[in-house]
Amino acid sequence: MGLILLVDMDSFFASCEQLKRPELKDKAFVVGTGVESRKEKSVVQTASYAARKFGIHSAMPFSMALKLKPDIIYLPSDDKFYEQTSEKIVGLLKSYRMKMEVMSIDEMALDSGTEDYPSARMIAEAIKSRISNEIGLQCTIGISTSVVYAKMVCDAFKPNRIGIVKRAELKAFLADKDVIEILGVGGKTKEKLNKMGITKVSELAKVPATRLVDSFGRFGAELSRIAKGEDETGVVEGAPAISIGRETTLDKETDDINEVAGVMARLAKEAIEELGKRKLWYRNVASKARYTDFTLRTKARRLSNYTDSYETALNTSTELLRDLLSNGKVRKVGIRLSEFSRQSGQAKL
DNA sequence: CAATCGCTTCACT
DNA sequence: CTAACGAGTGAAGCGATTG
Repeated sequence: MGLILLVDMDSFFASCEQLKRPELKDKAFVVGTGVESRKEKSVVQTASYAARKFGIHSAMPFSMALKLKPDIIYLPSDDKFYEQTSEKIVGLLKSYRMKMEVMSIDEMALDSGTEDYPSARMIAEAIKSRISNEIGLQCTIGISTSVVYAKMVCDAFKPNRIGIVKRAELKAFLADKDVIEILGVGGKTKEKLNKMGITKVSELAKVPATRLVDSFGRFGAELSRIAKGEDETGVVEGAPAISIGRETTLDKETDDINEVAGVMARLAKEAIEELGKRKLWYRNVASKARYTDFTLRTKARRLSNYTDSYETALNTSTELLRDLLSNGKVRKVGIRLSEFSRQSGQAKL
């Protein structure tokens, strides 16, 4: 494994919108989930940099963004366009013929194949200028000895820069970081660590690995390695999907299966389309419901055979949802397909 | 008692 | 000042069940 380059697009969705509408440049706006008419019930997916100055950020309810900046511009998410743009970027990166992992719609990890820092920097500079010239977007590239560290370097250098942290500098780089900055550590894990008296990565490094394994299982061992600068997570090419799902919030809360039939049909159709793109068959269908009190429940069924049938997906998910609706009114419904087989028949996972 | 099932929790964006 | 605000996608974790 060579040095890892982690390419992360800067405020990707917002920047895509600026590509479509250059007049948005320097404007404070957000790209939110859901259509314009339902923006009060939506969440910020990406805030433009001008909007971030007001404290607006991803995952923030749009209602709160409005309080921070009453004249903030709202744009509904144009997923198709972001997807197309992402594919262009992936295509551009593929031309470098390095091992690549598409981590998400706006994030790709590359194995440079070289241990030489100046060489890695030159590659990163070339990539960065090509993305700028050919796509018209800015990105940040983090370079380090593993995917996890490259990601953390990328975050530290955002936006619009190339950051390098060499093996010898890793300890110092990690030491003063808060544990929340570790890839895979979210709010819950941070709280648990804090209760153990651990706030900084340097403190995490001093805790015996066995203690972390006791509290966090497999992830505990990984946490320990990361904290000590010993992580060696490499680029995994083309990791297969484990599940494909679609969900949406309803216009009106209901416990009537007939009122959500149309919505389920659309979700099932979209999920099956995605499945078809990846040439997969499924054997498990799950339905999901978020109730008015915000509790979440799912119900799943395994089929006797692999299939790519839309009707089976719709009929099964509707049946499962009917069950979920007997518990009360719901605000959101979803479908998820899993347990895949490549194309037809009996092939094992 | 390990594998599997059905479901919940967690981490991102 | 704390609680409330609250979309969508995906993987991992976990307790109960089972062969």
